[in-house]
Amino acid sequence: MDDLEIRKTGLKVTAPRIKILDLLQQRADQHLTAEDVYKLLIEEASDIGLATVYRVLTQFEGVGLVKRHHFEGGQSVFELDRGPHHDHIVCLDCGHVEEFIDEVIEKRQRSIVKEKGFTLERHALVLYTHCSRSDCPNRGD
Amino acid sequence: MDDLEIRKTGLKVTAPRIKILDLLQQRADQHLTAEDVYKLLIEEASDIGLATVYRVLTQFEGVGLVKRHHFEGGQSVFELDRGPHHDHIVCLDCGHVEEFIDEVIEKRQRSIVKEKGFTLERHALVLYTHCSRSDCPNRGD
DNA sequence: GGTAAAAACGAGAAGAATTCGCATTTGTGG
DNA sequence: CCACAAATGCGAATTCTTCTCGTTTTTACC
Ligand SMILES: [Mn+2]
Ligand SMILES: [Mn+2]
Ligand SMILES: [Zn+2]
Ligand SMILES: [Zn+2]
Repeated sequence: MDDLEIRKTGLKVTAPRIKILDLLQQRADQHLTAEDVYKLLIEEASDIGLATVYRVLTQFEGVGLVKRHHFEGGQSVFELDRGPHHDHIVCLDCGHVEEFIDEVIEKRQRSIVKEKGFTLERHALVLYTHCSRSDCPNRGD
Repeated sequence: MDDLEIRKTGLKVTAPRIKILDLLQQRADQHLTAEDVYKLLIEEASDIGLATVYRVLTQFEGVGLVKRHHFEGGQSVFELDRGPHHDHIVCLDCGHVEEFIDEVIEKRQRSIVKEKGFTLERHALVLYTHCSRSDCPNRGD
């Protein structure tokens, strides 16, 4: 189970934490809002509170288990932190999220900051696009 | 004055709109929240409502007079749209915002999206740093 | 295994940022 | 100037997230 992953972080192993981490692992390719997580857990008959979902996701972020992103518009989205950094492409029409890594961009960012004598802590890069996937409602605009 | 700029957009020339555009022009180098704008106008004895500030900034964004950015944390920030695109460096310690343009990154973004057959509408790139300016409270961390 | 202290939970209230609804005022084209 | 659509200011409403607090769980230790 996920007990170990959670225990390793120093957090207590509780039912909500196990369920949330489980869900994120099963959907490691997705980017979910706290409400998404909450509703999915409710659907599978888990008795959990929305506040707990927010709390746990924030804690998981703190210990490096999940990453939080602020895309344009409302809610924050969360995803399991599967190690190597990546940035995002978001479709403005269907919301589909795709990931990419570009070493040229990464390197360039570092040198821009270095030139100024600053130190880069992190960055957020999101490309807002119109995608071309067959189920996207952008056909015929 | 700003009457022309506003009139050209098709928006009515009203006192709140003139004052807001004026203020943004006087602080063309800054990145202000709606509340910043509101408070600055109140300070100079303008009778204006916060809702109007939000409304007008959103309208200005719609007609291309201002740009809105979603940096990490609370409020959106606004700045006068002075033409050429740029991205941002934000200091996590003092909030200082610096701007930059990097054609290598811009080009790379376009090709990443093109490779997937998507079309790039816009992007958001923010480098979160610790700056080295003398008035930044990051000395001694 | 039992137990006490610390930690976490769920529910609802509270907070922060933004938008909405509406009565009143203002700008504009004729 | 006038009529009327559009814009304003106010407070209420929304939306997203965090906090508070009484109750329940977890865990370290016996
Ligand atoms: Mn991702
Ligand atoms: Mn800027
Ligand atoms: Zn799409
Ligand atoms: Zn700084």
